[in-house]
Amino acid sequence: MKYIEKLRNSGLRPTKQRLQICEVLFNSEKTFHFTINELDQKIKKQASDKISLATIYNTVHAFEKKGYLKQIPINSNQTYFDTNISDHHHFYDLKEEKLIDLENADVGPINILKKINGKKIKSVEVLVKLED
Amino acid sequence: MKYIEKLRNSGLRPTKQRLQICEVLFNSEKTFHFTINELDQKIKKQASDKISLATIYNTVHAFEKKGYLKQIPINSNQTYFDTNISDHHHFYDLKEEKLIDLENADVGPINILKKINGKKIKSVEVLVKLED
DNA sequence: TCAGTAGTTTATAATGATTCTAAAAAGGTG
DNA sequence: CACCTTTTTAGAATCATTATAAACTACTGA
Ligand SMILES: [Mn+2]
Ligand SMILES: [Mn+2]
Ligand SMILES: [Zn+2]
Ligand SMILES: [Zn+2]
Repeated sequence: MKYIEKLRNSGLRPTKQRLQICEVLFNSEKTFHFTINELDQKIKKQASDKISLATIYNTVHAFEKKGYLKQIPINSNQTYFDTNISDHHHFYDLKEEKLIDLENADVGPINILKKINGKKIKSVEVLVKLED
Repeated sequence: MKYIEKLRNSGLRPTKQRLQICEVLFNSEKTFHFTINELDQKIKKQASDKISLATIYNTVHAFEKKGYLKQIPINSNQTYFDTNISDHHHFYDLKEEKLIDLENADVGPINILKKINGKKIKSVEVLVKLED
């Protein structure tokens, strides 16, 4: 199974529950943005077994730590994750409360001129808020 | 008093509590970033009277709505606000969990090439995560 | 193979930021 | 001062997230 490696790399044993979470996260053609709650709903529909919220949280956090998922910096009462782990940015539609991918090419190159002593840049993320 | 106008513009009457919140927020030489909890602590030290959390939340949200404060998009369990309402960006030091201002000039001009039908750009915010 | 061990799942409780409530207090107006 | 509206506040409610601990499962090595 193709997900076993992802799980092992993340320090997780390939259990039935985790493999089903992987199916929902990584089996779709397109990448997508989600909250834990939305993922839970999706799993309820697609997976054969019930999976506890605790397992979903744990698995998502392990993948995020390993870099198989990205957390999107945004102000919301829920944390947003992204299965698109490429270097990219986001529109946030304030009315619809929806995220839209902005590929790196859609944003010019970003050159951070200021340097902080002893620190290096881990990521540069742009959030573009949209209104009507 | 110089804060009365800010309060009236935000649709709020200038009460004793709100004026004290203004003192803490807008009387300092430098702008700063804060969570509601940090603001509460600061008020406890600087203000003569005790101010309830509900009042602090209400006042901060009214100022944010009016544009006298900015909310910073970041993943944290608490919401971060900024008294610097100029168009600017942020470093986020992952280890220290501290925000640092990045002036617009410190980031090259950002040109968003993708357009979304019927939507216009309200803001463009860059978050640069720092590690050691 | 299989018992032993370490890792996992789960229901449930705990936590903590934020929002809500409703009653008391203060502001504004004439 | 009366009257009415807005505000403050303590405390409760909400809700996303994390912690707990007991039952369950995967792996290992004899
Ligand atoms: Mn996390
Ligand atoms: Mn808010
Ligand atoms: Zn994305
Ligand atoms: Zn700032």
